Amino acid sequence: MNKNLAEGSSYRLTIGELSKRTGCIIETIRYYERIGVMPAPPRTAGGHRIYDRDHLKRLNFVRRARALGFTLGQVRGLLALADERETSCAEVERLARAQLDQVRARIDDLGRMEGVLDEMVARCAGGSVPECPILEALFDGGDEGVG
Amino acid sequence: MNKNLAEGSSYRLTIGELSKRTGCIIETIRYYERIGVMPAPPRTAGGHRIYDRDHLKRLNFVRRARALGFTLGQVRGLLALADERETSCAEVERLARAQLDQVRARIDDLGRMEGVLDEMVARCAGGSVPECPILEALFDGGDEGVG
DNA sequence: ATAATTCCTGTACCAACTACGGGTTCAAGG
DNA sequence: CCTTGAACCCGTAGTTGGTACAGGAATTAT
Repeated sequence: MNKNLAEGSSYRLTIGELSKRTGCIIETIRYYERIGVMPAPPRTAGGHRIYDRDHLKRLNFVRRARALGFTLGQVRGLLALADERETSCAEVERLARAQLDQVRARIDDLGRMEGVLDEMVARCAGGSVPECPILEALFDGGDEGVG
Repeated sequence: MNKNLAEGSSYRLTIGELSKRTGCIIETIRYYERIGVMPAPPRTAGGHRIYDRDHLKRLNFVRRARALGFTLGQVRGLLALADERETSCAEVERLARAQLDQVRARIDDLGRMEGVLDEMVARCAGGSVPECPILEALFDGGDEGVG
C-alpha cells in the first residue's frame, strides 16, 4: 500500500458529496466503479455507497489524469503502479512521456488542420466568390497537408 | 444541382473499388449510406452496390472534411449547402471559421496539457526519486493550468 | 408521520466507426 | 455450363467515455 492511498479514518461521504468535491457527476462515479477504475465502496444497510478520503483522492487522481488526456486504460495502469510501488517510477515516467508524445503529435496534427482551414477561409474572404473556394477545396483535392 | 456533383456517365465502381480509391473502408461507406451522408446507390440485379464519379467525389469530400475535424453533422450541413447553391458561400465560410476556432481552442487545450506533462516528466528525470513526482502531482493537486 | 431529497439498479443513448457471422452473388477458369 | 473463390450482402454487437432516464427504495428534514 502506498502512503498516497493510505487509510482514511472516520470520514464518510455520500456519492453526492463525493460528486460535489470532485466535480465528477454521480453517473460517472458509478461508471468508474462498474469498469473497475474505482473500487466498490462499503454500503449502508440500505445499500447507499459510503466513501472515504482514499476514494476522494483516487477519484481526483483519475480526473486529473483524464484531464491530461490519459485514456481510462492508461489511468488503470497508473493506478496499478501507484498501488504496487517498488521500482514503479521509471514505468510511470515512461507512460507520462508516451502521453506527452501523443499530445504533441495531436497538436501537430491540429496545427496542420488549422493551416488548411485558415487558407481556405482566407481564400474565401478575399475573392469575388465566383465559386465557393472552400467547397472547391473539399471537392477537388485537399489531401495534401492534412494527413 | 451543383456542378461539383454533376453527372458521372458510364463509370461503374463496386464498393470495394470505391473503398480503394478513397481509403475509406467498406463498412464505413455502408455506414455513411445508412446515416444518410452518402446516397443509396443503384444496385445490380443481385443487390451489389454500383457507384459512379459523383459518389467518388462526394465520399472524398466527406473524408476531407472529416480529416479537417468537421463532425458528420457539419459535413451534412456542408453537403446541403453544396447541393443548394445560391448565397451559400457566406454560410460555408461561417462554418469553416467556426471549425477553425474549435481547432485553435483544442490546440490551446492540448498546449496546456503538454505544459503540465512536460513539467511532470522534467521533475521526474532530474530528481533522486524519493517518491514518484508524477504520481504525487496526480494525487495532490494539479487542477491548475489544465482546465 | 410524512414530505422532500437523495440514492439505487438497469437500460438505452451519443459519436463515428469497426468487426463479425452466416449467407449471397459475381467473375474467371476449366 | 459448372465450379470455385473472392467479393459482397445484411444485421447485429462492440468500441470509448461517458450521459440520461425510469421506476423504485432509502434517507433526511420538518
